[in-house]
Amino acid sequence: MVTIREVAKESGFSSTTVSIVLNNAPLSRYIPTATKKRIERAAKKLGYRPNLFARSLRSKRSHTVGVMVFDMTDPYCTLILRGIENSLYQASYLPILTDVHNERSRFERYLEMLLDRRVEALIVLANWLFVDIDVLADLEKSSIPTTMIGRELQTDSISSVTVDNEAGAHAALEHLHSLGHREIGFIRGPKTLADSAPRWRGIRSFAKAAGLELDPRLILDLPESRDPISSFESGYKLTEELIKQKRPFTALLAFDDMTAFGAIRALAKAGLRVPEHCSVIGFDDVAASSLYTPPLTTVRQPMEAMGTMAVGIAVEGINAVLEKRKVAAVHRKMTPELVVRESTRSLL
Amino acid sequence: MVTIREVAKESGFSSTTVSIVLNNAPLSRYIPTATKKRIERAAKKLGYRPNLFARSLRSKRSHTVGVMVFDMTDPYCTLILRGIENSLYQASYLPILTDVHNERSRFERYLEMLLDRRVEALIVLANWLFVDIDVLADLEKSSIPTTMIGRELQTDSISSVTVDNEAGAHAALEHLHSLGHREIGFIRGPKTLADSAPRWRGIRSFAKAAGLELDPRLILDLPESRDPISSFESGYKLTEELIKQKRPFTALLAFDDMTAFGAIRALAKAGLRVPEHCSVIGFDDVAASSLYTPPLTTVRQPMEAMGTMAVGIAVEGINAVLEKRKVAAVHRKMTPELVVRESTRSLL
DNA sequence: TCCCGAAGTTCGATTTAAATG
DNA sequence: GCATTTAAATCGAACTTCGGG
Repeated sequence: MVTIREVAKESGFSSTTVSIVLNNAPLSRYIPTATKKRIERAAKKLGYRPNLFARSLRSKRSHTVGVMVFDMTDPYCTLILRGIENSLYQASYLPILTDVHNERSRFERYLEMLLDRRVEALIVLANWLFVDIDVLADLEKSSIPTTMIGRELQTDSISSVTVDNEAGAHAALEHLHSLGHREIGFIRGPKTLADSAPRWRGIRSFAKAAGLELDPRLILDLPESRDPISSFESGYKLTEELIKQKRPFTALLAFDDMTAFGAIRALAKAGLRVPEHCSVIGFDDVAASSLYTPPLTTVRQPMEAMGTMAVGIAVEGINAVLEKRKVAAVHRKMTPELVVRESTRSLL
Repeated sequence: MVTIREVAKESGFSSTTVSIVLNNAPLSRYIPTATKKRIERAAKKLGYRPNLFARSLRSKRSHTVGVMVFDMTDPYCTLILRGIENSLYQASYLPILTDVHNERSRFERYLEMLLDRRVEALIVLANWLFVDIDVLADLEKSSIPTTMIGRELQTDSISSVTVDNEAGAHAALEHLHSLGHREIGFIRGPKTLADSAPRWRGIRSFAKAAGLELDPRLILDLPESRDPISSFESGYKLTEELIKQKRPFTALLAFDDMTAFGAIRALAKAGLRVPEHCSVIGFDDVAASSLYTPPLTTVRQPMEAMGTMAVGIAVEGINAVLEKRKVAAVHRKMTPELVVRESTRSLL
């Protein structure tokens, strides 16, 4: 590897001057163009690339951001990761990606590894995460800018990016209602999952405003589970139960897309076609939703934008610590969007 | 941040001794247990964590592996990435994840960034990559152990992990044939995609062996495109054409799962149910396949295992350069597995 | 005082060579 | 020579200080 000293020798200047020129440091104002040219030529000729270890040792900067995902195989992650990657690229940071597998020990080990590497910020993709106050505590004392995607929090040391679950669920029910559906089944999220409550609030608020009765016998809850695919299986089972009950319903509002897929499968098994016999709506707009047969009507989380937003907050946080500014945590709630496809139909 | 010198002061020994003890270096054999104890206690008391920049500067090691994906949103990636992440974790390496977006300039920039950071190995996930000999050249001259997943290559400086496409396609057709299907539609991969040819070979070889005639009018090709989702759309369109032709077929062998999803949609649109009116088989076993309605019969690539395998090769490569051994590139071809679900049915 | 450039120190850990009893 | 410990050199870049014109 060629060092700055070799460039110095080759160009005939000292390594100081080389450093100043190549970094375009403030002092380089004074250095004549001829000198700069010679140095740059020498650097290029030798194929000089600064040693980032040395640079980081001195500058205490890693130009790296730690990304922690709770479960990569959750389809919800993909687009968010894409958004993160893309924005980080633009800002010239590189991501170290870690997948916590929903395990606390793994979380701790990874957090330690990332901190040891002096990542300049942390972005945590808390998908399908069940309340765990300790994790937050660990994060808070890490003392680097941290942004959490997917969980609303009240801390003011950790920023967050979430969807407006309430508005989304509200819109979903409104859609079904506007199509003429009155007897609607609901599969709610697991009680301990952070998203569950606000979504249900959105549903109740619309129902109340529209004077719609919610039949408690048509309301089922997803069981708690650490595995995102389980919401597919549970969606399947709960829908089977719903059908067995023989209480008529013309539409089903599922907690998320995976649940909706499970529901559609159960419906199909029972000889019920979607949307002819029953409309189904999901939440998230996972990649598979538009590919499904029928294409799934759902409430889209602006996932790529959420990733981008998280990076924006992270970079702002990094700049703040560089300039020794204090910044308060930011809490952004993104607006979801109803995507009408073919799994819902009008009764009118 | 607490440094080794502070630990030295606290424990009453020199930083040399502290370093030796904490790293369990060879010389630590001579150091009495009492000394070790005191040093370890001091380190723990102060919460000492070695500065990895300094350590890397000396040791020239980063304990980091660069992972380059050509398109993260391709569902094919997810499980492979999971396999990579998991194995890297076990080996105490951290991945830097980059997504090249199928753009050559982005590839080059990222490669440079990774090399600057002295990643100790490179794993390239060449999904949906169209031949580009220059990329290979760039990789070859990088002089760090490189493993490519998803592309068979003949180079002996770059290792590779691929599926046995030929065997997989062979098995797919065999499955259809064993179910009694004789009039079969085929949607082949784009001509320029590396996987296309071997899969077709597998099909022809089975057809020949079984004495099955392939009707050229039922054989269509996916157009070239940089976008993996396009295979869904093309699958849809080509299947429409197939249907319009009015040549009867009882089964459809799609290039991959995405194509199969598109085909199923087109079939449904035309009022043809899967598998009642037409069986469909895919390739890959993407996450969505088991969730689909109907669940898709397909040929599974052992994706997680492929990720694991790639990391194994990478780590072996790293160890080789550490010990100044020469290792030849390794080329592993993994065996795919037929997964029979409900999108195919027997005619017998 | 302004411009240009160099010598020397620093970042924090590892390692070599060497000094003790 | 052996067990035990350490001073000093090193890794490569960046910054502080200083000197000459």
